[in-house]
Amino acid sequence: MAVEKKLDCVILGLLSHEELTGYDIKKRIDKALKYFWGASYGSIYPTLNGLLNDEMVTKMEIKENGRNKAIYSITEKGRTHLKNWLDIPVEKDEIRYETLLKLFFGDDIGEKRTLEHVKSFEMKIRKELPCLDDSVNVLENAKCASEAHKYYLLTAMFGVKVYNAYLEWCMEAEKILGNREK
Amino acid sequence: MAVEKKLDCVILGLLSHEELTGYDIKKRIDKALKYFWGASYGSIYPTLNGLLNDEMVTKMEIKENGRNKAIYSITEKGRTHLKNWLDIPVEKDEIRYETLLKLFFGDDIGEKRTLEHVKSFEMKIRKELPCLDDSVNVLENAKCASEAHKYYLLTAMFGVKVYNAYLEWCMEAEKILGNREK
DNA sequence: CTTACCATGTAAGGCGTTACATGATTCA
DNA sequence: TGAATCATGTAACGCCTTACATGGTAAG
Repeated sequence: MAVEKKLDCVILGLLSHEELTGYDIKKRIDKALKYFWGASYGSIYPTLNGLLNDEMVTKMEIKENGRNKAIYSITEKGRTHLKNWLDIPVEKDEIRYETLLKLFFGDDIGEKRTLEHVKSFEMKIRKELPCLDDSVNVLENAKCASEAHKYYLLTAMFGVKVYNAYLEWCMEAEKILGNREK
Repeated sequence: MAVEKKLDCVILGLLSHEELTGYDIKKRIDKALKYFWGASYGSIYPTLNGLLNDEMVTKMEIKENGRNKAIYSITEKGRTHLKNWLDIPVEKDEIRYETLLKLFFGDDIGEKRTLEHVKSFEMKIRKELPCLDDSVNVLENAKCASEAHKYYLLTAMFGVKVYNAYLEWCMEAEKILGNREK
């Protein structure tokens, strides 16, 4: 209880706006949070059970189109827990760039191979950037939006900013690594 | 063996340039890699034992100034392992920004508190940026440097680029969150 | 003399991933 | 009819952090 489990808070945060199934939660995370957070089913379902046990959420089992669903809702206790966590300072941001690790030791494989790592990083970013740009556009033009939109916009803007910085760095790195293509 | 344990490779990477104690390894990580990787003693020492067991490193116990030290060196097998890992494509970069999480759910605590989270993020970055700038300067001016310097420079440049993007974003976010200070 | 740093390690426990297992529905 | 998507979960296992435990040296 002392140290806050992050996934608890992510799920409570999502449930604070709408009722969701475990499956929906995964989708929300993969869509809106993917640029700074991730989670697998193997962690989501057990976490939901834990939250249910702690009475942070309630579970409603229904049958829809012949499919069994478990819809979760946040309780008052859950809202309190979420707010408490939101209120305390950030403990730690964690980044682990395997790409950078391979770059750091690049001397051991040479420029050519290192350049390929940079290129593949670049491609990944270029592929994801349009989605982020879209998010920003959608959120900026949603006039009638709820207050919460403002905060979604902030995180999307962060993604755009950082991804563009990545790309700028890629260009410089490729120059230094003697890229002769294009 | 199939999936490569990253810390194995980090340690082998560091040992590929110089002999080090576990304590030194921690220092190297905290200094040069801290912007994109971290490790604690609780993971370093057991990992070193594992590497010793797999004959990736050798251990030499000496007494220096009355202090017991264990100095590790990389073996040929270790070098091969490292190169193999460096050679394969990056599996996954992992980022987990707790700050962004708190931002995303900012609606639940309001603009003022959210703004404080952004400010504290900004401060942390501003405090670390000068070290990164220094690294870049030192590495750029090290004319007689080894080939490896080029790769260290690339990672330091990455840090500078990204940290500056963070700061730009902070400025925008603070404006949106109605910062009235200064 | 006491604080900081050097130096090594273990134990408990948390958190999370991957792979597996199952089964229904929708759409082409 | 087969692939994709909806939907829920478990089990094994890996990796890491924190806290604990210990003890020496250097510097003020």
